[in-house]
Amino acid sequence: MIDSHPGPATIDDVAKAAGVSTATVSRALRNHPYVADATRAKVMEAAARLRYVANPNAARLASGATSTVGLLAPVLTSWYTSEVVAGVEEVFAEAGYDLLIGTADPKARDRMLSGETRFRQRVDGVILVDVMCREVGARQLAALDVPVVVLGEELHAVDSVSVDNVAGAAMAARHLIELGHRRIGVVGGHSYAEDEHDVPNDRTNGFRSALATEDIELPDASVCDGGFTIDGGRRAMHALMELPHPPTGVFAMSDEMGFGVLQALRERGLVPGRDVSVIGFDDHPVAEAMGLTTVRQPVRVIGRFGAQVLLERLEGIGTAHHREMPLSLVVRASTGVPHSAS
Amino acid sequence: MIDSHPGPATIDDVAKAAGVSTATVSRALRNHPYVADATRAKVMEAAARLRYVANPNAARLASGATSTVGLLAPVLTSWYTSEVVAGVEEVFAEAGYDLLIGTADPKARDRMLSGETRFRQRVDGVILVDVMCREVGARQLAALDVPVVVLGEELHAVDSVSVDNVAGAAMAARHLIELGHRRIGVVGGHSYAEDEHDVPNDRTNGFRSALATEDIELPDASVCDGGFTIDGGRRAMHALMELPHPPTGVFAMSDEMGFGVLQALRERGLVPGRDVSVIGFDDHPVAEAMGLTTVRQPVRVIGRFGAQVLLERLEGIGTAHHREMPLSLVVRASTGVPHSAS
DNA sequence: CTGAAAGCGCTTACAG
DNA sequence: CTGAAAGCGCTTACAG
Repeated sequence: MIDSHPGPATIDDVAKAAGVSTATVSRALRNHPYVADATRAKVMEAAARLRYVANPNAARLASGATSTVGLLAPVLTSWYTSEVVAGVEEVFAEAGYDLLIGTADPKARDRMLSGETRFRQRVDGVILVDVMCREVGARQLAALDVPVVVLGEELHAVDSVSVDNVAGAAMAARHLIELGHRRIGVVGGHSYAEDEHDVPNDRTNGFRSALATEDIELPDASVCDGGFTIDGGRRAMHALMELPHPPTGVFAMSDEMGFGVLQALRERGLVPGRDVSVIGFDDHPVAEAMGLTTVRQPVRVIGRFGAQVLLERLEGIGTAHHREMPLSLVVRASTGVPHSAS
Repeated sequence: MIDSHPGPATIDDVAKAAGVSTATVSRALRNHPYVADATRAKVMEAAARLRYVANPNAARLASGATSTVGLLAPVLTSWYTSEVVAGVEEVFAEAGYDLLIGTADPKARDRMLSGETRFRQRVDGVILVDVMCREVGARQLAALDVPVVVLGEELHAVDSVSVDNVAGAAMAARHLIELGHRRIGVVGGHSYAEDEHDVPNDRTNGFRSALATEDIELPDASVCDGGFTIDGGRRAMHALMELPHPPTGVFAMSDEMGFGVLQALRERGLVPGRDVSVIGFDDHPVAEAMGLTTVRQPVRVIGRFGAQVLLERLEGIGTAHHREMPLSLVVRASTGVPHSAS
């Protein structure tokens, strides 16, 4: 038992210590079948004693697998994204995969679609968060040599996980309608393309349709862009309040814009839920403290679920699929019966 | 120019295409000196044409470097941590390093200190965020075979980056004192050990000392644990308001606890800044929307700076050092002159 | 400035 | 069930 050479133990050290070949060590440690129980025990013991861990670079080079997955998102620091990433991380950490994270600026997105990404040769699979690919892009993704899962968009050429934004926005609309609101505004975001599916577009359309059911109009002037930021929401709300007939109820397409909306109300000396009702989207952890009514989406679960889908695909199970995660209404103090109706 | 074999191009393909040896390709592509300009140009051209990228696993195995750094933090999803991680990521992405992220639960922390971490053999360096190591732990870290940078704690055996929590809390105290507050409360967090440095302890002590300068007492009953969560802050604030002489000014040791404090005030029909003044710590993005006065710390910059320190150490520059990042007071609507004084 | 060759530490047919 | 040996795709002394 001479620990002759310096540095961490290698597979050769273990083989020598256990009196077997390196091939057997490799098999025993990775739970291959066809290793005698006694042999396996010897190997495990020696490995433990020498504190052996396989050098991942050598293992990956030899096997061709990277044991790494890549994740791309337009912005990594938003609450939404970090929550998704946390969910993805949980699953892959447990499965023994490393996670490589990158920002999906437009260039990175196009490189991804054409396979020229920096993930090339480095990952076994990819998760795309809110990177609008469209079915066209999805077909390009499907042609890559690694499986891809898209989060936040309904796609069919590759695996995808999303929520029903149309239905979620309709939930918000019905809540305001049921409280008695008729003059209604929206604080939204810029849409990629008016006639296609994306978050702002689906939420606007879902909201508008639900209002239409009750013969309530949503004039274009009552839809303001808040850029999905707090301050954007604040500005948009001020703009809405300057309309000749300001809304009594407002739907903010994200809680963060909703926080800005509440801020604007405070700046105007108005009380949310009494003077103006506000409903957000997400259920951001701060929404509860702000008393913001919202449409809750299970963000962490979306990340976890997406990771599981990719994991299955990495193991060669199943075929491309779309799955939908549930939304729910969370009523808090920021919505109430409008003045005119009370 | 026959692209004979399938799969991505290897260094051999490039060598053949450029009419040089693989050694030369390797040198040319990594900007080694002593490569003739003409040769380098040929190699670059061939590599570009074949869309060659070096297989990182092979490169790492051969060179012994991992080109990866590890980051460990107790909780990955807090705003503070994700902001630090974003800063670290920026720097290392640019420097061509991968970032491996892990949760520093107590076990992981001890494994890290003893070198038994899952980062072993996989990273060239480590960043620890808010993993209280103490000088004892720091000495263990210094003995590891990779450089370590600790964020959030002042240490001397290894590199560290932190803020002056004592001074920051004193800033908060002086602000309340100057407004005229005399009955003051604190919403804090559990301390690791009363007589050592850590965030809650330093902030409590700094706050208390600054009050003492003006002969203002801070009885233990006026310090409530909010566990650094929104809801904890809310509960703690309710408890403070049940005291026989409730405070007119409150210092919350984090903005998130501050949000809970504001929530509690709203639940009691009290107006922040008028009925009770509240000051937080961090400058969380929502703090502005909530009108929360706070002590700002440059979180993203802390991450970026810590990464740079590690980068220098990886290049063998400099010696262990502690650096302090600046704090500043941001006054908003949640603090004002107390009733009694107005 | 450049090349031939060894070696990094594993995995995996292949043969037994 | 086990071993000898080739090979994964690079990097890096060493020699020239």
